[in-house]
Amino acid sequence: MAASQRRVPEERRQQIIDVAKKLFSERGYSKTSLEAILSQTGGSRRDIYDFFKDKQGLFDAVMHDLISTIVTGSQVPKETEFTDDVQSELERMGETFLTNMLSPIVVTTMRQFIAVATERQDLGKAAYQAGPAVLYERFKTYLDERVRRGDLELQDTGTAARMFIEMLKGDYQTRALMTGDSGMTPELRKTHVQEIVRIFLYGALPRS
Amino acid sequence: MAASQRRVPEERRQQIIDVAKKLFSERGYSKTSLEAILSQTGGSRRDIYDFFKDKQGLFDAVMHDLISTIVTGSQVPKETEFTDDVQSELERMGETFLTNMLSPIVVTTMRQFIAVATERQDLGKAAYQAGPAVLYERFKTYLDERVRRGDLELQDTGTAARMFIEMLKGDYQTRALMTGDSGMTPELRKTHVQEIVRIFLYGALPRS
DNA sequence: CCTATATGGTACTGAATAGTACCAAGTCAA
DNA sequence: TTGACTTGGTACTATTCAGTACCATATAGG
Repeated sequence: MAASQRRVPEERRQQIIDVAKKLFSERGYSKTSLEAILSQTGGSRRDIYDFFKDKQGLFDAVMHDLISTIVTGSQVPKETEFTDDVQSELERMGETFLTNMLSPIVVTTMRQFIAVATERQDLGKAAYQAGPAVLYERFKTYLDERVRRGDLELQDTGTAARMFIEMLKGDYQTRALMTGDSGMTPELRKTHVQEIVRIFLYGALPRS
Repeated sequence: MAASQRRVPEERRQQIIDVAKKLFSERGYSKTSLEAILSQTGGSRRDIYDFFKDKQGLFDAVMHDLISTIVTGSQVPKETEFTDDVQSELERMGETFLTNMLSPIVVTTMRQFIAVATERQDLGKAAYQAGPAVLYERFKTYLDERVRRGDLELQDTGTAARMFIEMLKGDYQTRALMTGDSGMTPELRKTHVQEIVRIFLYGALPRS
């Protein structure tokens, strides 16, 4: 009764999403024609309309796919080793954070959400919840544990987490978003992170 | 010989730019037809083509107009009173910074530049130079003077200026850009700024 | 009043493209 | 093999809109 599928629909669907994702981010929504997408996926125009209803629906699917990508590959180290060397730990996490935040994929993704934020606040909100909000929360959890262990003294770990991350970003993210070049280099990143950690600890370490 | 102008061309030009600026920011470039612009300015299509060559030229003119707006109304207090109360001074400046950075006009403008950054890095670079870069520089100058007077001890005023401003922004700007709502309230702003200034000074004040 | 110039307004054209219809070819079950 | 269904591919339609041409009107100078 149920017609057997000649192809796995999920594969096809995902392939369209992947190509569309690439083209939307390169050229923008309006400048990406369905022709352009189909020329890379092969297949018929009807695939798009069957799967996504219309172009707007495809766009939605792409954006939601991006959101789940953010969540899945989530830029935040979930586990840390809790060594005795808090400073090195923070530096390592800081480098990871910063590298991820300035990576082309993250920058491009953020740009997309910001670009459509006026018209689609729902997408922006979902992306913020899946991205930055998770980042803050995870780091806060880490700080909470450190405080519990007595390695750090912080009155408000939530605020401290945000400060640390914001200082870490510095203006590099803004530059990346606006100019396409964060101006970051591996060497610069290393010294920058060290400086931030120093400042952060200088205020956060228990006076001894 | 020189034909007298029935209207001042500059006025007309600026009027078109203003209307286009509004519509571009509301609907985006592609979704704004020249019809829509002309229906608000009156006059002929030819005005646009005479002044700006084509739609792309109009867009460029709008973006450059935005850049000079940023510079002119520049969000940074140029003069400060240099009272004895550094803390209050920083708090006042901080509130001004933050209010401006989260104002609809600034958020919308940043969005526009970020949205086109992929294709028009030149615009993004110019906007960054006219906006954030100036902000950092002005605040650095202020800190330099404070250090010279011995009110603050800072090894690197440039870094300190960026940190202060970044901490000030917190994630409010990101939220504003992505979700359209920074979540900021006057009360929250006041306590937030106070907290930031406290942290900043706690690390920057000379030990006495 | 009359001519030249500038400008408001409109009509037209050509190109791009979203969305639909349809056909042809391939695949699976019986 | 056959028939039902699926899918690749193309042709077509309708709409939007940038860019151009043109007409009509108004103003200034003589």
